[in-house]
Amino acid sequence: MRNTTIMDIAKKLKISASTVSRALNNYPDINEETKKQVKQLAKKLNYWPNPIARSLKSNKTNVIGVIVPEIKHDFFSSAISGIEEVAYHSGFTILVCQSNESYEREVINTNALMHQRVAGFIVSISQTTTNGDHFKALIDRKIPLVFFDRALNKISTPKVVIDDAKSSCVAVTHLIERGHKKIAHFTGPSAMNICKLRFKGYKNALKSANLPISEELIRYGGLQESDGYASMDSLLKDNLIPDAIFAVNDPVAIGAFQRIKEAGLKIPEDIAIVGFSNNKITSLIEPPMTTVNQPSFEMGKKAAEILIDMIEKKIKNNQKKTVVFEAELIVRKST
Amino acid sequence: MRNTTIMDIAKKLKISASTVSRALNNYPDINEETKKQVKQLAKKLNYWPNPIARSLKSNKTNVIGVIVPEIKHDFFSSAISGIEEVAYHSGFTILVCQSNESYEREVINTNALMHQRVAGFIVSISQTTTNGDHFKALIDRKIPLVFFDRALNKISTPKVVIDDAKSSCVAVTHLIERGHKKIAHFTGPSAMNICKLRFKGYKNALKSANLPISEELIRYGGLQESDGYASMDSLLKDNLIPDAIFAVNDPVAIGAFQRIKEAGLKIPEDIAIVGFSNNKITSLIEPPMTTVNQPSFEMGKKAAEILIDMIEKKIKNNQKKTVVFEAELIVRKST
DNA sequence: GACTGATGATATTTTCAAATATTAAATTTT
DNA sequence: AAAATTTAATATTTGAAAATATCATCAGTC
Repeated sequence: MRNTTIMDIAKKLKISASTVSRALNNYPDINEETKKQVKQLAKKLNYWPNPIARSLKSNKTNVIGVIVPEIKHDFFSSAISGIEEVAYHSGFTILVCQSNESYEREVINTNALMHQRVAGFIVSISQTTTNGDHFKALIDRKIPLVFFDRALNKISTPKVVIDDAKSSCVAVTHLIERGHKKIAHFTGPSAMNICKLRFKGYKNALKSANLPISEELIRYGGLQESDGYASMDSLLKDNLIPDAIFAVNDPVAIGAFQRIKEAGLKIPEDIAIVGFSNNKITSLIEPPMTTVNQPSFEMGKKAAEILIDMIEKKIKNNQKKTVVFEAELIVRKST
Repeated sequence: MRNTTIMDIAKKLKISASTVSRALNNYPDINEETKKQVKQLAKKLNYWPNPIARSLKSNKTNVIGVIVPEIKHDFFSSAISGIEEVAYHSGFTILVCQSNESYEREVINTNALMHQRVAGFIVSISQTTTNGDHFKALIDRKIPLVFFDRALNKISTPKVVIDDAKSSCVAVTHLIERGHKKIAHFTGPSAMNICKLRFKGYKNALKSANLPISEELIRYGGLQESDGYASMDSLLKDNLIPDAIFAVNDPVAIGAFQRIKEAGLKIPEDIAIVGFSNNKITSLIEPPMTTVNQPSFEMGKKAAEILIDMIEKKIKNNQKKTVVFEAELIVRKST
């Protein structure tokens, strides 16, 4: 079964293809009667304009490119849900790629989507990305780009983030208020903005409370569960048992959590722990973990809204606003 | 910055566009020297064929359409991860839509992707889908379609599933072996194949053990956490406390789990519980829950492999094979 | 040596479907 | 009847690829 084209309608009505096109697009220079006939027949033949032909002419599509480190990660899949939700209601579809935390793959994906002429990009960068040339290329070509959560600071484009420094400071201050003094921090790649800012928040909280910042209580690693596990392990090996831990994100906190349990230490009695992101699991483990809630679904929605405004030129490209979402400390039993 | 086209290269080398095209596509009737020149210049100018123009001519794309009920659901996001992984390595990208468990939206998504000329579909149907006309339309148009997990039986196309009846039977038999006799079942929409089959497995296990199937211990609901919570609630209100529960999936089990805890009953001493899907949370709650592991990532990969084989005509369309994955009972402390 | 046929190399035209700019015809107004 | 207006046809554009056309050159034949 072939798809109906503008020509099929034209032939049947013995008029030209352009008249059909103009009738369907409600041009004022087409007779009302002709328009009616065209529209009727189009409906009857189940006509749908070929988006590919349209895209070839206009050099753009109704597709939004989304690149995230890992689709199956709680935070990202729920942000993608939010993006899809908004995109769907604006007539866009989403092309989703994962970088697998690899810079190279992120570049390849960016280029592939660019060549597919996606109307715009929503990106959360990989752990290993520091170079932003592939994003600069998009901006040079005036292709709208919005970062969410993990953004590249030097690229001047709208960003949807949370106030990492502030909410980290709130989280660590909460630990201090609970009476903890020897607070460790497990951070991620120092090139990543969110890591830098959460680290900064940690230091600010300690400073405000006149507590010393001791380098030996800070462990540098990645963003996965295994990294948290390893960091806790190294603290134990160094015989440095903190009375609280602030982890850069939930997976890292969960990893530390497991290692603490394995060591026979009690949470929160021996070591209190705070994560970051409010992954679903944090509320279901024993004890449920204190964490910072990032409204992932809403962040995805907001990023999509901004991008679509940019695509539809409702926002000037040079209006590089950053939307900061409120992150909320959720106090549970691990602190 | 405009994209380089075949014409740009042709003009610079003072040859025709078709020569460039044929040179790049390694046609035998082009002089080696010409080919070399063309390829060099193409590389220098960063030439990339416009996939939209290509698609217009060929009437197909390098895009795979994926429709799932909810992207953020553990099982689906991890299956999508698997699909993307395979697609990426075969040069495909994935367009992801969610039906939000709505039949209408599933139909709209199917049509939208069809009009976008996706090369094929990977679908897990919504809870409310019983009519399969939108899928028949795809098959009529010879567009490859693969179902995974939630399939529509009457549509004759490859399916990637697990043996729901068998693994449910194994799960319930496990409960019986633990000495439980009054085993309740929380099922989902009866029109859904997976629900029917899991229900069947439940009944088979009871029959084999000569246990009665009592209708009052069977609760009908949806597939969400709230449904499990409600089902458990209704059992309690009816004053029917089973000694074990087999839930159609993990969210439903988790919902029941919460209600049981709220009722002050102990797991597994008072009520044992088995879920289905091995969602990540099941291993992290207290007590960790016995469940059936569905290899979601692998199922996604397999579905993508089959689809790509169909797209590339390595499989005849009428070879409607069903791939049944082994699901494995994971015994934890809730039973 | 002129002619035929084959082959090699490249050019031209058409195709895909829609949108749009230009042109032309028909109709109405002055 | 000329000018203005309405309406719709024709031609072009988008980029790549395929079908077809052109034009040498060379081998072989009479």
